[in-house]
Amino acid sequence: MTAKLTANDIGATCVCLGIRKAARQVARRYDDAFRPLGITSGQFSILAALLREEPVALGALADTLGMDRTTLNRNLKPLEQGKLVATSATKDDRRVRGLSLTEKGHTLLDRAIPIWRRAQADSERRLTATQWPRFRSQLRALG
Amino acid sequence: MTAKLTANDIGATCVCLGIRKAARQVARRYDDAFRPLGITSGQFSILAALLREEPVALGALADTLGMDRTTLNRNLKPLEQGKLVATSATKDDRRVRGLSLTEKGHTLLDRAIPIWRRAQADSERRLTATQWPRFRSQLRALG
DNA sequence: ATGATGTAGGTGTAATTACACTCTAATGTC
DNA sequence: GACATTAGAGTGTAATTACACCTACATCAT
Repeated sequence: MTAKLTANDIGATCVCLGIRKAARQVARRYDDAFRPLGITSGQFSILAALLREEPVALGALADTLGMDRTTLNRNLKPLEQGKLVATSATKDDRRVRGLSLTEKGHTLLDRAIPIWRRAQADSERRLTATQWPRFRSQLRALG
Repeated sequence: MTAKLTANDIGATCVCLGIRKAARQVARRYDDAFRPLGITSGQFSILAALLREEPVALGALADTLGMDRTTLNRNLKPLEQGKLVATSATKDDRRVRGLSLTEKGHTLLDRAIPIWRRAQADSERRLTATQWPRFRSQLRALG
């Protein structure tokens, strides 16, 4: 008899379900926006992170993206095959794999950023300007 | 020169990256909690949704979970193999696939719910009681 | 120096995600 | 009733996610 109430509570209140559900829906919208360029929202995030600092070690980039190291490794494969990202060996530590954007990667990113701005504006509109910064700090608190 | 600033902006403000990053981190914690039972956080969400209403059509369940219909179809495979979920044909419309928990599914869920409560309390603690309901409505606004 | 410990990264396996396409059954039109 | 359209579901392919396990390199202690 409490079972039915519990079931409703879980669906409505579960932090994990709530955030994953929202994440799927948001990602689908960004994926739609980037589709003409042949990249996904996740691939865009990787490329944009590389724009920030190049070259960057795989592990450091994984931390930045809050992603498992091995997940990032797999996600890099299509980007390397598409010649958007390249690996460079580092002198001081031969274990680390330095990741950088290629010329082609930079060019694609230049085309992707205006598209990102539109998708971003659309998502922010759903949150109201004043809510998003607060929401963002809450996302970080969950990390 | 604006490029570097843009790069930082994207990493810090992108709604898609922010929510997916947080979703990965939250899911990892729930996955850890459920591991002793041999299920993932995503599988728990499916089982809990079935507790709410049985039997349920695949498409309707996918909507509830904000998941693509075909994704749910794939995610059901391990649950059916583990005999936690069963399919029943419906009389009135032979296209729909009715999904229900098995006896084994109910038993597992009974053991999973106390674990969920602990993981849930942990996540809510990170958001503060007053923030989570608001955060939840923001997640829904993104859908 | 050499042996222990730790760190960066890769691979095997398995689940999660979803688009494009297909099949089948229901429904609506004539 | 025959045919077109619509709706529910499954499959091919490919990317995303991550744990367990492995290798190679670096660093530290003795």
